[in-house]
Amino acid sequence: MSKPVHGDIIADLFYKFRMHDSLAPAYLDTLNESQRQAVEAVDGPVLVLAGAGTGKTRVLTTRLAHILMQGKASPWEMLAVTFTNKAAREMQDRVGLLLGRPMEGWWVGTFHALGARILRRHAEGVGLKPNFTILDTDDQLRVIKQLIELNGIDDKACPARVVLGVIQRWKDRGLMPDKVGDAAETDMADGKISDVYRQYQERLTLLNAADFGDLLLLCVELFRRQPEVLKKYQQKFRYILVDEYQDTNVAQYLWLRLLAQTHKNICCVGDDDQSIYSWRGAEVGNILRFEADFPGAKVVRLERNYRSTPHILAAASGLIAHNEGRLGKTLWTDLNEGDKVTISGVWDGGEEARGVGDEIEAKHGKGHALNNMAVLVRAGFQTREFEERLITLGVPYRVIGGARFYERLEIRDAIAYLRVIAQPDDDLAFERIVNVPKRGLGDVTLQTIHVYARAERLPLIAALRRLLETDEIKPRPRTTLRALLADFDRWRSLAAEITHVDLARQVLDESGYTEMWKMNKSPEAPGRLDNLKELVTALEDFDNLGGFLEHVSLVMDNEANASDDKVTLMTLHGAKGLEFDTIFLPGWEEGLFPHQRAVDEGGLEEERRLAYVGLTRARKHAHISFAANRRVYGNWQAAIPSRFIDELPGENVERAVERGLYGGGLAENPSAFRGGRAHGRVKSLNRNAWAAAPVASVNAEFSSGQRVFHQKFGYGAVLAIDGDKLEIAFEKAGTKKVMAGFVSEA
DNA sequence: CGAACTGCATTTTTT
DNA sequence: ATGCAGTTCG
Repeated sequence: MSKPVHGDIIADLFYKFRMHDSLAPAYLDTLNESQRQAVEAVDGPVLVLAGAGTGKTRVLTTRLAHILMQGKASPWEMLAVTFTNKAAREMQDRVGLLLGRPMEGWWVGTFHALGARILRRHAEGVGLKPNFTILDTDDQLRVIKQLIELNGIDDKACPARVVLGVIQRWKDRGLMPDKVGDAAETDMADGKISDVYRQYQERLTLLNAADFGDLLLLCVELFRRQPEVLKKYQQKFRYILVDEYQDTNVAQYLWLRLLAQTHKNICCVGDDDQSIYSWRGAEVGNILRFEADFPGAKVVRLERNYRSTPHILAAASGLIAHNEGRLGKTLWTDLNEGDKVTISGVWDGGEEARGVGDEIEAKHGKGHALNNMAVLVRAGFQTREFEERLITLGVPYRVIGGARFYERLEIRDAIAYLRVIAQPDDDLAFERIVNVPKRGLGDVTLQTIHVYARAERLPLIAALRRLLETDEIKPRPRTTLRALLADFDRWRSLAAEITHVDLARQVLDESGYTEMWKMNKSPEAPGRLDNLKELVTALEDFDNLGGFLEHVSLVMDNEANASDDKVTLMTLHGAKGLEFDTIFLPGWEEGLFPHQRAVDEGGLEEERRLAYVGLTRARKHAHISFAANRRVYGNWQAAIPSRFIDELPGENVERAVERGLYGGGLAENPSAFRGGRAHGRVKSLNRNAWAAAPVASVNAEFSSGQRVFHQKFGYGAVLAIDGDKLEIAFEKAGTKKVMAGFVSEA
């Protein structure tokens, strides 16, 4: 935690001089030394290691503006890639703010959106048509299930979800079906998964569809097959900027590396300590290897933190120092000392929620905005307990994450209608709504269509058109299907005449879909109708149906309006990139955080990074808590404090652990609370009180023969003292070794 | 076709 | 405990 002692007067004067001659633009003046380096190192590969809260976005946007102002490139020669639409939007907005006018014509967006944009222009190069459909998870699973059945694979031993997962990992790693063979982990289901992968890709081509992985994978494949196309983009993009580089997967890395080949002006910004998405294909290795991948790369470290007060920053730094294989950064701050990180141990989850709730209420009472407070949990289900408590207290809150608008059943159905209109080959959409609302079509009819379509390698609708010329389908369903196809034909031609908004309204109406929910007596039905109305309203924001469908596929936005004052509840993953004055970090128990499953899978360091992300979200106050007892899947289980608690530097934390916790457990497993003892900071706490009650140092309290009380074992007399372990003859429980911290004078 | 039953897993999530 | 998916029965 030391400040760099440069005192570089010459550099200082140099900049001042330049400022005077207005050679250095004013926007550079607001940056610190390393930020400025990152902005000014315009040419050649640059890796910016941006620690939490070090002004990353500012550097990114200033750099973009700088390149433009210097006349190094025009907007359309610049590519800026992010992971989320939110980040892309923020970049667009802030560059515009810097320039004083919106920046237009440049390529800014998510990996997937940009991949889709390139792919649509050159779809034929990989066997697709420009209007290809982008599949969602539901669609993907439907295809996989069909293939599993087709291949006679046991879906018990090898569920579709798992198969899809394997295929997706292959795609993340940039592997087309023909390259999978050498990947060793193909032994599941007799190695048939790679067959399924190949068939899956064939099926997608036939459907004129691509999944999310394809948007990058097929882009790379396109570049491989058509070098002249690649060359065009290589020459076009003089400057490339990548955000959150630590989250890139292999396919994204390949994509970037190809595009950067000509000008080699690629600037990647990221933080290896905040890499928390390996489970969805991200490779920390990409950022660790940057200097080897891009020879001559300049590395700039942003280490000055503008967000958190020193104790919080030190606690986070001390924790993350336990990880190996880091690029390494030393964050420092100029801010005033501030509060230590508090650690509270309580009896159970309910008490933890009460404690957090009380503290939120107290802070709110003292004028802290609820918007500046957040509860960050490891897993989604943990929010429930806090929600219940906040409801009881009448404290407004919002939960980030969970089901999104476009994932709701009725919205997907409605969109499926629109998809079939826009793209008649979209079998998955057609399948979804062919009998919704119920049209009296049975399995037999649908199977007939499927079998014929598969045999003729035709899309369902095309196959159906032919079948309707025959008597293959029984008269009743034949009439129904004829009418349905006629409807679609009519809607499709209507699309040329009326607005897409009116079209959607008419489709929902004439298809009987709206009617279906009006008749439905279930309690959700009215809500679903409202959602459908909302969907039609949402359509107004788009120029045409295609634009809307692209949005739905690629921009699964989940923006909560931050306008009203509410406490935020979300997962640690969801919190990345955000900051709050006060952060609550509950559930720091072994098994929950670090999560058992992550530990089993060798993901301990990533869990630690997650803890680091959590702590570094806090500007002023961070409150960690753990419970001795927690209900897991319905049954109560004893829990021990997270190892991460032991790893926090003692001088930056304030411990308040309830009396009587871990009475027996710790005697049997003394290592579990190592850190607490080492710093001798265990304090007693009144039940439900959140703040620490000052109590004299524990060790000096007891003497041999003294009568004491223990929460679990009752009254007894001290037999022997060994450091902070006591041997006590209990009146009821016999002789036990216990921790001094859990014993009080009787 | 729909209701009832059974088995099963249940971290994190964007696009 | 709980919910979801797949299966079975009326």
